[in-house]
Amino acid sequence: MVTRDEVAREAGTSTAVVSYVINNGPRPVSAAARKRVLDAVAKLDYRPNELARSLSSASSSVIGLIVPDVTNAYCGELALAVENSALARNHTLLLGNAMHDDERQARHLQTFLAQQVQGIVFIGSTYGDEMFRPETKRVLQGSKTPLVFLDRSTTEFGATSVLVDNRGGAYAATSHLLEHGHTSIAGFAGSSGLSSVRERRDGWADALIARGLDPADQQTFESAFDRYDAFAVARVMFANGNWPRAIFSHSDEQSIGIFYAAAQAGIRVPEDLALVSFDGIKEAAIVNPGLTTARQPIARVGELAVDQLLAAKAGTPSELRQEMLPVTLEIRHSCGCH
Amino acid sequence: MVTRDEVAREAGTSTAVVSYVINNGPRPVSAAARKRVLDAVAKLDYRPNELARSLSSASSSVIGLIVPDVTNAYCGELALAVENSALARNHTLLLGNAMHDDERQARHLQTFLAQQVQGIVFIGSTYGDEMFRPETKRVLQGSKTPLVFLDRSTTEFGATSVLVDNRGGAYAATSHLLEHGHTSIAGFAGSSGLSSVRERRDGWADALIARGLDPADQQTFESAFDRYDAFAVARVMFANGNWPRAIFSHSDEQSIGIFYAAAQAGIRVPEDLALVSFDGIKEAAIVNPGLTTARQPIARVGELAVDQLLAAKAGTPSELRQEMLPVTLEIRHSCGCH
DNA sequence: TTGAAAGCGCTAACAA
DNA sequence: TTGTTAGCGCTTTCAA
Repeated sequence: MVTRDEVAREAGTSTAVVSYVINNGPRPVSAAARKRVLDAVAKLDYRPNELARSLSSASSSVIGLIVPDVTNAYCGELALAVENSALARNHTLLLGNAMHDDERQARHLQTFLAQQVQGIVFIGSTYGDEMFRPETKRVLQGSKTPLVFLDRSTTEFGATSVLVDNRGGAYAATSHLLEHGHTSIAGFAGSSGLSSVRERRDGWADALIARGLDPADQQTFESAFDRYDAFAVARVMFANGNWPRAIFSHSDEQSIGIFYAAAQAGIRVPEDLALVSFDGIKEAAIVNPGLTTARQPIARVGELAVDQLLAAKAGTPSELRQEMLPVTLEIRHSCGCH
Repeated sequence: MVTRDEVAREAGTSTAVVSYVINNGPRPVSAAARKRVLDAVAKLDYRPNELARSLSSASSSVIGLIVPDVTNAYCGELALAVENSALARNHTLLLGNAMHDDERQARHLQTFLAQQVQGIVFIGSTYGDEMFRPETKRVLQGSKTPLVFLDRSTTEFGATSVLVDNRGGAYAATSHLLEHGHTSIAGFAGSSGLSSVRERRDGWADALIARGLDPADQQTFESAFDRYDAFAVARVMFANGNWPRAIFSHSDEQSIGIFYAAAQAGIRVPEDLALVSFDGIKEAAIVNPGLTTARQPIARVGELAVDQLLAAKAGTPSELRQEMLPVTLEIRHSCGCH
C-alpha cells in the first residue's frame, strides 16, 4: 500500500505539502510543487486511506442510512435517491435494514456511530408512538452526530426532517375518487404510530368532510407499509361480502398487495373496485391497471436529506430544515379514469 | 467523546489492559482488572472508535456490497441476506448501486477500497462479456482485498464465488412446462454476457433436447433482469400475433413484467400463456397466479458470501470456494398446475 | 510557501 | 499479568 510518505519522498517535498495539494488546502502550494506531487501520485497510483483521513480530521465521508426494509420498493427507491445524492457530494452509504425490529435498529445506529459516520438518515422509523426505545434515545442524546428524519417531523436530538405534503396528497387522491361519484371511500392505512399515516388519514378525512361525508362511517383497514402484509389484510377484506367499492390506500406497496388479492378473488379494478394511493413508485406505471397515486418527489427527498446532513455538520443553520415538499396526483386508471 | 485513555484512568489500569479486555486478547487479564475496566466502560458509556481500531489493526468490520440496483426485488432480497449474515458476524455493509453503469461501479469500488473495507461482495456484475473495464481491473489487481462474486464463476483477482445450479434449475423448470404437454417453449432471457444467463439458457436447451425438441426452433427474447425492461419487451412480444404459449423466463422479476404486459394485453396466465421462471423471490408467492419458479437458496447465498469473505481475509484456504448451491422447483399455478 | 512535528484513538510488540 | 510505547496514515498547527 502506497502511503503519503512515499509520495512525499517521490515528489521531493514534505508530507504536509502532499496533504495541501490533495485536500486543496488549507495552505497554498506553488504550482511547481503541486505538479511534482500530482505526478508522484499518478506514478505511484496513490490512494489516500480514508480511515486515516477521517480519524485525523474528525470528519467522515460516510453517511449512515437506516431503512425499515430495502426489499420494499418505496424504501429501495428512496435509498437509491439518497445514494445518488450522496455520490454527487462524494459520500458513501452505510446501509442498515431495521426490519421493524427496534433492537436491530438500535444496533445499526450504534455501529454507525462507532464508525464515526458524518450523519444518519432515518426512513420511516417508528416503534409504537415513540420513535425510539429509551435506551436508543440515550445514545442519540449523547451524540453530536447530525440526524435527518425522512417523512417524520421532529426536532428531537437536534434533528432535521424532510417532509412531504401527506395531508394534501391524501386529500387530492381521495377527492379524485369522490369526483368519480363514489359516496364512500374506505381507508386502507399504514401502521398507526407513524406521523405520515396520521397525516394521510387526516387528508382522507378532510376530503370526505368537504363532501359532507362522515369519515367515521367509512370502512377502514390497516396493514404495514408493504405488499405482503397488505395482501394478507386485503384477502380477509375481500372474503367479507361487504368489501368496499373505492379505497384510498396509504401507499403504492399496499395497493399492489390489494391488486394481488383482488385478482385472486376475481375482483376487477377499477370496474368493481376503484383505488388510489400514495408514493408514486416506478411500478405504479406498469401495474395493471395503472395506479392513480399521489406522487412524492422521491429524488428531491433524497437530495434534501443529504444536503441537510452536510449543512448540519458544517454548522450551517440551514433554512432547509423542515421544508415541506409538494405531492402531485398522478392520474392513471385504477381510479376509473379513461 | 470518551476515549480509551479516560477508561484506563477511571479503571486505574494502563490503556493496554483496556484494549486486552475489549478485544478479549491478545494478552490475558486478571479477573479483577477486567471487572474494573468493564465497570469503567459502563460508567463512562465508552464506545470504541471503530475508525481508530481499523487503522491500527489494519482490519475492518465493514464489508462493501455492490449490486446492480437495490430497487430490484431479487437484489434487495440478496442484499438483505448479506446484511443478515454480516450482522451475525458483527460486520456492517457499505452499499453501492452500480445502476448498470460501469463508471459508477468503478467509483463505488474505489471508494470501498479507500475505506479499507474487509472485502467486497459483487452481485451480478458484468459489462459486456467482461466483468470489469480495464481500468477497474487494474485497481483490483493491485489490491489484496478479498472479493466474492455472487452467481458468477471466476477466480480472477483471487476471488471466490457463490454459485447456484443455474443449469439444473432451468432444466427442471423447462421440463415441468414440457410435462404439461407444451411442444414449444420460448426462452425469455436475461442480458447476454452474464454467466448465469448462459447457464440458464443451457438448462432450457438441455430440457428441450431431452424431449427431442430443437432449441433453435424456439422463440427467444431478451431483457435486463428487471420487471420494467421485461415489461417493455413483453409488450412488443404480445403485440405480435404470434406470441408464445409457454415461456421459461430467466428471473421472477422478468416474469412479473411479463405478467403486467399480459394483463394489459388481455392475455390470461396460465390459460393462454404458461410461465415458469427462476429465483424464488417472495413476491412469486403472492402474484396472481402464483409463480412456478426454480428457487435459489437466497439466505444461504448471503451467508456463504460473508463466510468466504472472512475466510479469505483470515487466510483460511476455505473449502467453501466455488461451492454450487442447489435450486428447487417451487410449483404454483403460472405453469398450469391445479 | 514550506517543513517539522504533534496529535487523532487505538493495537500490540516488547519489556517488566 | 501489566505497563510503556511505537506506530497505523493522515491533518494541521506552528515556526521558518
